[in-house]
Amino acid sequence: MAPNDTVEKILHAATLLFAERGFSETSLRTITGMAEVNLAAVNYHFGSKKALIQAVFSRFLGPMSAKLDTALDDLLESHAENELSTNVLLSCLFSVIMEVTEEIGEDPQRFMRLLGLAYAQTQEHMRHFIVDNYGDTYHRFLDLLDNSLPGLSPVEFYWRLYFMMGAAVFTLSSFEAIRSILNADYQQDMTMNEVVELMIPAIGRLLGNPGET
Amino acid sequence: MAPNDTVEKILHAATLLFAERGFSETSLRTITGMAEVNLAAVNYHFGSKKALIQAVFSRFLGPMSAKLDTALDDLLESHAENELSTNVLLSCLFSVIMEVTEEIGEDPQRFMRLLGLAYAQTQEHMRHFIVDNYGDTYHRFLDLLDNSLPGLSPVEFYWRLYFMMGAAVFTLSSFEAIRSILNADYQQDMTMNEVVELMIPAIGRLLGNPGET
DNA sequence: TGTACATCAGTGAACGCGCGTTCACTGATGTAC
DNA sequence: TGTACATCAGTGAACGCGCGTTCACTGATGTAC
Repeated sequence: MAPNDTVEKILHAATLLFAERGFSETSLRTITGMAEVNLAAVNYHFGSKKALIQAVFSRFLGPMSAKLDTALDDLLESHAENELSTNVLLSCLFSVIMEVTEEIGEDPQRFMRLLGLAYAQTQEHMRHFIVDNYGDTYHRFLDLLDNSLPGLSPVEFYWRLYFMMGAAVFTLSSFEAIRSILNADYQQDMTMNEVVELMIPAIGRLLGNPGET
Repeated sequence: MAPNDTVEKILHAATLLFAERGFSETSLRTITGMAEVNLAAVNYHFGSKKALIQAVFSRFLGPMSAKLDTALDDLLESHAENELSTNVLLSCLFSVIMEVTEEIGEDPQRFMRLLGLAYAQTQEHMRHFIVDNYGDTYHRFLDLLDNSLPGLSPVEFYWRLYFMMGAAVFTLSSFEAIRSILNADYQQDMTMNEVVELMIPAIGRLLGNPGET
């Protein structure tokens, strides 16, 4: 197939296994075994296990920051900057995540789990990696979100932002496990999209949006 | 000193190192090195690394569930059950966490980090461990919290509960890292207690409490 | 009171295993003259 | 058109290392008769 079929096979298996077990808990032998690829291929193509982990993230975050940028452009064409509501911005972000994961051919849950694992392990590393590589889009989004919440002091906004990230990343990164408990206890099933729709108004209220109850 | 000085030294070092680096990333050699104790002592006293991890959690969760139980008794003596507000219940929970960590002589941040790491890695394992060992207190608290939020459907309550746990566990488990970014960007400092006081009304709103903005 | 035995906390050294990484090598494809 | 060389993806086997766990052993304290 494509000249770098091997690279893609490794990235796919690594995404799947890292999301399922964690980074330290997944060995290169398990990854290359699942990808049906030689063990040495990881170090040949990526250089090290650490570099493979970064490549797994870049595969998602590159397209996402590009797509979020043009989505924000579109929104700003049809709305004045201070007309953009909190919930519209959050919806926009989640749509981008859903679209890009589908384009790449990975489950959005797996991406959220990777995010959750990375954040839990090393808050600072992760933030540096994102700010260094995708800082422009990241800050642009945060500024728009801040503007959608008038009358909030910078420090209040700062903390509520982390409350929000916690609620979203934590819930969606464990989505599969939480969903199966829901199934067992309430005999009810929900998709990630349905949960995101429950979540957006809830974290809107969390951020300070009066909103609906 | 006490006959089981060694056990306590191991538990303390393990708490500290697991919280700092993660479970897989911390070796028994590092733990016994810091505790100034023989390598074989971990397997002698606890049986395995896995059992040590469980013991580290039980050291916190045992006293916490006992103390939360009596604290809820006290609240129910002075208030009718349906007079207990969401925010009072949340304050009660956080007070218990702060008190018990102080009694044990561990930093509350370290306990929150352990919780965060455990939840991120294995949502289901962790929930089973808690429900199996401390299920009565756990469900009692959730029922009271549910009652403090009238008019919420079970499924809505269910999901908002996870949003809440995410906001709280994620933020407090990375408290040190988030605080240092605050320091750098806004030249302002905050204690965990101050952040908890910001957080309680915010997650009260998240849960559906109309509350103040 | 004295002796034999049991219990228990702790130790030092070794065990086998799986890990990430390295290295010499292969074979196919492309490029220069 | 033919030949020599370079590049590149990939491979098989081995490297040394750190890991959790085990085991035979020690030495102090407690118990039975």
